[in-house]
Amino acid sequence: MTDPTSIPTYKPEVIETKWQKRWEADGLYHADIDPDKPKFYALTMLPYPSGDLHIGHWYAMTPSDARARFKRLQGYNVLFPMGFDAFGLPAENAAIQRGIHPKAWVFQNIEKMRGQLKSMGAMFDWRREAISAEPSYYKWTQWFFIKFFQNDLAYQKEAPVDFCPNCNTTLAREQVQGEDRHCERCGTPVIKKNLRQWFFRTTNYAEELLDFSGMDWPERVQTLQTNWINRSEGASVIFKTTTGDDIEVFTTRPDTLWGATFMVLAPEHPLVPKLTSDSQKEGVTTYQDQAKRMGNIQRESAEREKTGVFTGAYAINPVNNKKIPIWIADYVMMGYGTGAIMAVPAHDQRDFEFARKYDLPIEVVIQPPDIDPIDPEEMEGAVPASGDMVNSGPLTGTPGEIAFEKAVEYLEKHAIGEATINYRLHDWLISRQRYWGAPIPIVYCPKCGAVPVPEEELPVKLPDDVEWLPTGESPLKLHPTWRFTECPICGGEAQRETDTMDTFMCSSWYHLRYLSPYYDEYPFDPKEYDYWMPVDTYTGGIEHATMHLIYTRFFHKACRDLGITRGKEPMLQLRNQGMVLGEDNEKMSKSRGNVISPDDLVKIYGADTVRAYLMFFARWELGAPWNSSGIEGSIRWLRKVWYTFLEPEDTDRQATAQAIKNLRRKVHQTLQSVTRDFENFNFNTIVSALMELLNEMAIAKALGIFSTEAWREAESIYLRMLAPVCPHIAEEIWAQTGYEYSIHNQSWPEVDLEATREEEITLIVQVNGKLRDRLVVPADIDEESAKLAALDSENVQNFLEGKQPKKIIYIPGRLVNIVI
RNA sequence: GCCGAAGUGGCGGAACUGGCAGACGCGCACGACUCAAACUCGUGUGCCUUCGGGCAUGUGGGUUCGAUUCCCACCUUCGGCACCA
Repeated sequence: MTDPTSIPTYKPEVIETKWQKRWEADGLYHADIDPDKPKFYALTMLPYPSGDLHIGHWYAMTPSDARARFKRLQGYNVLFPMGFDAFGLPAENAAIQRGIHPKAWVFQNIEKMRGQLKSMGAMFDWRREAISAEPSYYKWTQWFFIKFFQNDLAYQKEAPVDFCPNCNTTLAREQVQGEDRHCERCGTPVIKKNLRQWFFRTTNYAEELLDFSGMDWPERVQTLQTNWINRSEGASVIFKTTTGDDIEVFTTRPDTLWGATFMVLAPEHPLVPKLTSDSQKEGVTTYQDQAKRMGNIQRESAEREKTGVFTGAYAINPVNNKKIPIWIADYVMMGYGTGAIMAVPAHDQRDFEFARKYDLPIEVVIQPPDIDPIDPEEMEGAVPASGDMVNSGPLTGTPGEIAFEKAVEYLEKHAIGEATINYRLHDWLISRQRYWGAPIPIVYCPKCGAVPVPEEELPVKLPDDVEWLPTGESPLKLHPTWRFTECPICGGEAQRETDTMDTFMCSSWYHLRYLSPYYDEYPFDPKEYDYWMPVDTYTGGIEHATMHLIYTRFFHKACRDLGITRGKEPMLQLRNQGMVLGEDNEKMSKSRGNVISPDDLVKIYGADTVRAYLMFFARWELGAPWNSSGIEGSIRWLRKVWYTFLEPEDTDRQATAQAIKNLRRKVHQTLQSVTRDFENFNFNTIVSALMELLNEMAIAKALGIFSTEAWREAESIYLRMLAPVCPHIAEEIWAQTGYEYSIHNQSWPEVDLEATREEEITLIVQVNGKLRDRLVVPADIDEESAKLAALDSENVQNFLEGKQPKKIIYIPGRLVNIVI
């Protein structure tokens, strides 16, 4: 077979275009409700229309497509939709750079990317495409906002919020990342601004979001979300100031309350101006200004020496009525708990450092059993361990194990505090001071307040004629006429809200819009919802673990409570792919010049080869660096597939019964493992199993097996296993070998268990656990014969050196281990 | 500091329930084909070896007849969180 020219060569560019056209013309991948079939909703994260389909998109989507196709062959009615997350900052920023309108830019990108996506040969049902920036889509994004508003899940408040000075907009807490607290999009460190903004009550669902029961989500994502929500059990306690104000604190150590010798408020705490005495005013204001200027970078570093200022005010420790000073310090954060703490220097390291520096009293109230009696004068650090309560009034002597609950009991009995659970999760800030987003559908009326736009007036359309360059002010505010309107209630003059919504709002429900993108009476057609939801498999990047994947769960649960959606979770199973790095093992980027373009690869190799290689070259969930010569292996494999199935055999030999049996065994064994691997997202071993089987088939073909029934069976099974991975070549060979169109409408082959059975096995013979011989024996060999055969082995005899075996271990079908 | 994941040939990786470590592919070497090269095909390819074998899955222990797999401790890399009260 040195010159396989008897048939036309494999030309992917020809057959791929041909079949893509045919499939589209036939509506092969249309997914419609079919009550007679089990449904399968396979969802993969929708791309941002940034202009070009990246190899990362292919890496994420190809295996998702292959698995959706596998499910389809298994007999499921599979929905595998695609769309574009088209609102938001990146589109707007790119448009600014190019001086072109965001809308024009985004829609021209969508046009291009749709074509690129089609070149993958994926089974997307394009009739269900949804684009979040279309009025028919964001109408319903606005509708959800109004539902949330009407049910107290959306509210406005003035608060210090994170603001990106480069993107010129506020950000949700989740969009601020890293030690330096930078913007998720542009990397600029954020600043705090006091602004009146819209929030969703995600914290209402904090507890429920911690519950992953019944969900097949990666441990990793569960951990990331759990850490992000950061639940801690403790107590809230009210401290009264000597002037009668209440200061609420949260503590995880109510058992140390008797040791609270001072209080610390965050510099931004709203009570600070009121509490500060005249003599301390100057120092306090200076400190506040300094804290503000310093920003979060240095402020949130634990290594920094603690600083603070006395306010001049005092509070009363409610458990022992001691008068304790109130300080402000930047180690207390306004964004966590209540922004105020009771300081217990003996048992908290931060409080200890602070107390030592400013010479504040230290009271020991916990004595851990395994530590010498603690002397406050001699301490070199706080003792945070739990232990028996001491110097704690009526609770003195309470053992460490029950100290927490006894202390809470005491607080509740005396009405000075109660058990509380605190979360780090914040309510979701959804206001954005940018142009390219869905307008928040609220009207401000001087008489009626914040009034939602009536449903029949939705969508509140985003005007095109806006000066959309970001200034920190909402661009819609600068439009000459857009914001002026009438109050929907009283008809008086009123103004529209000019902020737009966070794009994560759009992507929180896109899986619902796919169900019926043209439906105009509701966000989705309830019939479609009843059939398709929930999403069975969701695939996408891990980077959304604490953003999109929390928001969409919240969204679903909130909608469920409003009677819009049903069930505990929107997505039952989640899998995350890893990242394709450049050949230099670095993240791909234009500046590094290590970007791999899928378009170029398709031109050279064809889509099937790119698909196969992306599934083969790494463990999907881990990713790996790209390897340009590695992909050659995939094209070689497909060429070999081509010739092996299409070229007539070149031998006069007649296949023996044994050869036929061997072929069938390998085919059905491979089918077994490929089926299992598809189920488990082990895509790399699917391809390697297919390569291995092909190698065996090529050998079998030389033995004259080509015209047998066994070959015909092998061919049919092989092509159906290949079809999800390489849909074009599989369809082409399927047609050329005389099967009925389309391979993608066939059913997944059944394993013939009888055929998989081995007749002979290689018996491993060990002496003291070390391999000494391999014996080919009948598969059904009994224990006695296996042991005898092992002892009989010449090699074994050499190692026995005439000694008597102490013990002989026999593992049926596998090995004999002789212990001497 | 806390939480999580991963460490296997020159490289990507395989090993289903504790049972042949290195499947499959890349790369490399040699050979065939060719005027030549590419393609294609074939053979070989963990390390050491006195050719008997010995050593090898980050390191060190443990359990076991037997450990890449289970347990303990540690090291390295990556990711997340972090003065979280």
